Amino acid sequence: MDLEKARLEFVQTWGNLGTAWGIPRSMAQIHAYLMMRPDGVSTEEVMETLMLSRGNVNTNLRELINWRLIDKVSKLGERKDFYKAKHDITEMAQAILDQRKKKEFLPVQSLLIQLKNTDITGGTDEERSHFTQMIKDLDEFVSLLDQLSDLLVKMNSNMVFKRMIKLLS
Amino acid sequence: MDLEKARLEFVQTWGNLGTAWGIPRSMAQIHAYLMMRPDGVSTEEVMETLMLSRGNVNTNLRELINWRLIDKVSKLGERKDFYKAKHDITEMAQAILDQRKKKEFLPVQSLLIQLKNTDITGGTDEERSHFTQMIKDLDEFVSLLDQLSDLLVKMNSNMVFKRMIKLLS
DNA sequence: TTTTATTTTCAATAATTTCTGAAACTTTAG
DNA sequence: CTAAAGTTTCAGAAATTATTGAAAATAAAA
Repeated sequence: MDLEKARLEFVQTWGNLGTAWGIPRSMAQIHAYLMMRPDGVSTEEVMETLMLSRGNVNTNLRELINWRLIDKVSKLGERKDFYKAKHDITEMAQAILDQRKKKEFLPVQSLLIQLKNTDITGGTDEERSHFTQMIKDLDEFVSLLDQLSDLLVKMNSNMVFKRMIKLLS
Repeated sequence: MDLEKARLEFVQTWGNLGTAWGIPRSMAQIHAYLMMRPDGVSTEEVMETLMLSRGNVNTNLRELINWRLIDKVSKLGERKDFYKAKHDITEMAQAILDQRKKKEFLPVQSLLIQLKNTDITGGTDEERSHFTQMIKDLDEFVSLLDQLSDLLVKMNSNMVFKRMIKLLS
C-alpha cells in the first residue's frame, strides 16, 4: 500500500477514536497525520491533505500545541511555520492524561471530597448511609485511577511496565 | 445538606463528566441518580426528579441496562418496573471498560495490526521506516493498555490493588 | 373482552459542537 | 516605508447529537 494512503487510513481511524472520546474529529486527524510524518508539516499541506479549512487547521494546531502533543518548528530558509508531532508514545499519553485529568477529573474529585465533609440530612438512615458509602467508594476509586495514571506516566521504559504486568497477571 | 440536594449535585457533576467523554448527559445523569439510591426507582420518579422526558429516560435506561450498569427490578405489588444501579464500583468500571473497548479500541487495534502486516510503498526510506515504527509503537502501547485494563477488572479487592501501587511507586 | 396502566418507538425539534471562510492582523522582505 | 506572505480571529453555517412528546404497542387488571 502507498505510504500516503496508509497515513490517511490511520488518520480516519484516529479521528473516529477522537470523536468517541470527546475530541474534535479534525484535531484528532491533524494529530494523527503529524504523528505519521517524521518532520514538520506546514498549515497549507495539512489543509490540502486532510481537506480542512485554514481556520480549522490553525485553531487545532494551536490546541495541539497547548496539549503539548506537537511543537512549532521552523525550517531553514522557509518563512512559514511547520508543525511536528511528539513521536514518543509515552510522552503523548502523558500529555493527554494531564489535560483530561485537569479538566475532567479534578472537578469530580473536588465534589467528592466536599460531599465527604458535608453532613447529610433528610431521607432514611439507610438512604443516608448508602449515599455516604457510595461517595466514599467513588472517592477511593478515583484516587486509585489517579495514582495509577501517575504510575503510567512515570514509566518511560516499556520493560519495567511489561514486567509489572507479568508480575501481576 | 439535604440528601436529595446532595444527590442532585452529584448528578450534575457526573453528567458533565459524561459529556466530556462522549456519553449523553442524560444517560450519565440517570446513572448517577440511580447510583445514589439504594433501591429501585421508577421511570416516573427519574423523569420528575431530573426533569427529563419519558422517551429520553426510557431510552437511556435501556442503554444503561445494555451496558450492565443497572438492572430492571420489580417491587412486590407494584405494576411498573423499577431500575436499580449496580453499587459495586469495580463492577461498574468493568462494565464501562468492556463497552468502550469493544466499540472504540478494537477498530484501532485491528487497523494497527493490519498496517503492521502491509508492505508500504512510496515516500523516502526515512518516511517509511518512521511510519512503520510509529505503528509498531502504537500497537504495543494499545496492547499494554489492554492488558492493564484486564488487570484492573480482574481485581475485585482494593487491597491487592493498593499493595501493587505501593510496590511500584 | 374491554379498560387502564405502562412501556416503547421514532419523526420532529432543539441544543450543542464543529467547521468555514473572509477580513483583520502580524510579520518579514524588499 | 510598502507590499507580499503568513497567521489569527470569529460570526455565521453546517453537521452532528441529544431530547422531546405524542402515538403506537404491549401488558396487566377488571
